[in-house]
Amino acid sequence: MMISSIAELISDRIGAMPAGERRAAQTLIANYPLIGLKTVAEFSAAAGVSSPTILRFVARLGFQHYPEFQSTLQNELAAQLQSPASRTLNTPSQNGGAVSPMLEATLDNLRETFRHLSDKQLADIAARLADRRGKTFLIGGRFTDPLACYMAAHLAIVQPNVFHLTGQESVWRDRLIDMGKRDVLVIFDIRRYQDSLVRFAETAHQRGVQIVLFTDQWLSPIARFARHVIAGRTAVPSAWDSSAALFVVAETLIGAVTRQLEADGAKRIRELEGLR
Amino acid sequence: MMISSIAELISDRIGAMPAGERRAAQTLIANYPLIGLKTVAEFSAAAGVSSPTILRFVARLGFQHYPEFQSTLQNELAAQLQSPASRTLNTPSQNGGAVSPMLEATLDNLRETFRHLSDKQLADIAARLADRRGKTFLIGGRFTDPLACYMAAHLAIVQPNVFHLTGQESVWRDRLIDMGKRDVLVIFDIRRYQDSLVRFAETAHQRGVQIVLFTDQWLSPIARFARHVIAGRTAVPSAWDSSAALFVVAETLIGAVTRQLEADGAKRIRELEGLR
DNA sequence: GGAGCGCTGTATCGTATGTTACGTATTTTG
DNA sequence: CAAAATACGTAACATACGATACAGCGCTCC
Repeated sequence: MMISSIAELISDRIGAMPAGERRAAQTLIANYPLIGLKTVAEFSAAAGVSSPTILRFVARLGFQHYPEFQSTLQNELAAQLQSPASRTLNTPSQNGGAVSPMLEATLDNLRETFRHLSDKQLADIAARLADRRGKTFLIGGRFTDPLACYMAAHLAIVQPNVFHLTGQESVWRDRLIDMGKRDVLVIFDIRRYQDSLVRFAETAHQRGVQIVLFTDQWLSPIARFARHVIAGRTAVPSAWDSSAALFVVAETLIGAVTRQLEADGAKRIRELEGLR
Repeated sequence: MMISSIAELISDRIGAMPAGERRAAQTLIANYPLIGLKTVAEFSAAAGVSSPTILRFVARLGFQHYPEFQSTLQNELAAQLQSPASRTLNTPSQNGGAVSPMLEATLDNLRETFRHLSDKQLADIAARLADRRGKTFLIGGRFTDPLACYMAAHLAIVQPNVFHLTGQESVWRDRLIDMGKRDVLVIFDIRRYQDSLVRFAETAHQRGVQIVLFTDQWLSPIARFARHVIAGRTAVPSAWDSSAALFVVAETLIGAVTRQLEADGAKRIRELEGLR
């Protein structure tokens, strides 16, 4: 039999437990898994047994230390929380059609990403991007540079001084000389994080440039220098990570910035139309 | 304002935090709430700051001790776990403002787009793209070229002869000479449809090139030449159209192609790793 | 350019926590 | 029914964890 969760492990062995440990097991199952994350003292009090009984209980489950037991519980929780997809797999009845698992994962990623993103954060970033006293630079990594490109293409229409840094490293590295405190640098960087980008971000940060970072949930090292960090979920059933969540956040920001610059932007757009 | 979760509390105050504490906040949000349940040492290591910074961070959130902060997180988790419904109910309250419509619209667009897209269609296109007897060309319009670039970056890794047509029109127009019956041309074109792309597609079609078209629900005129048409929903409450649906379809195809070329692709990827 | 303030990390400290030894109670077995 | 074995709790112990004092540093504002 495949034991995948501590709960299963318990129900598997609860029959072979002495009375005290069984009470521990039952209280853990009843408030699974929260009691297990608290201290031994609290756990024992909730179960109405002594602390050593709790320790003997986790030892019987095969753990060396109590912290080890707690870590396992936490990882279990992490798996549940971070990939809501697993829940939909557990309850396969919701939408009968054989829809693409890729789509399902992406929808979850989007919801999760935005759940961790407040309106205020987005508004702050949009305000920063719409601030026309400084310049805006955008750059991305190997797979994410198209996102930078996409965002730049839109932003450049509603305001001046938007630059997509592309091409050879030596080229965009030298653009650092144009960057100062009033400027914003938008960086896209997901695993595997690129050294060149990190170095670039560090230097820019030292020059006082405000960095807006689009990254994955494991946070690029650039987060250390960033003024604003957007952490998107990237996990999908594929050999590649998905940048869809970051893409949608980018579109959302594009929309917000455009709205803020509406008055001036409309004028610009009319001028642009005239140029064709 | 009603603060009901620590996540809200953080996003409310993150703007007024010094750099180190902000990094703590960002890592907590990115792996919410699991990092917060671990020890101060682990939390600080994950955030790349020192332990006192973590303690100052939780103090700023209004907690007296670190354990008090952890208890609050645990209770939050308990509430979520015991009634999964509350989880979805929390969602609108957390970002019920101006952002949600954008996300909601995008989610709808994704569902609608895939609803009109059969597994078989996707499989057919993937098979066509994975066919290595011919070359694959990708090109996009003004705002969609980044999508072509994104797709090309991935496809070029798992197979040879993938070319992203970019730069000046005269440059890629001349590449027509390399295209024949066994080749595939992937075109991204949404409103306002670009004449240059339409002409390009027509000529390619006359040369017998297989065209895969990514367009919006109103169908670019290129559709009449295309072997496969993917019509994505693009309507969002913004001044711009959304390419998110097309982006996700592209990612799905990338995944499918990769899976088909798994055997050879793995070898290629190993070779590529060796080149670094 | 200098003085003051605020932020951050290092090192130290006290304590809460997990752990263990041992004695008592309870059950099991011949 | 007696004797042994197992189970359980009390109490002492050691560790590791959170908390704090302090010094260095960068930043801002005169």
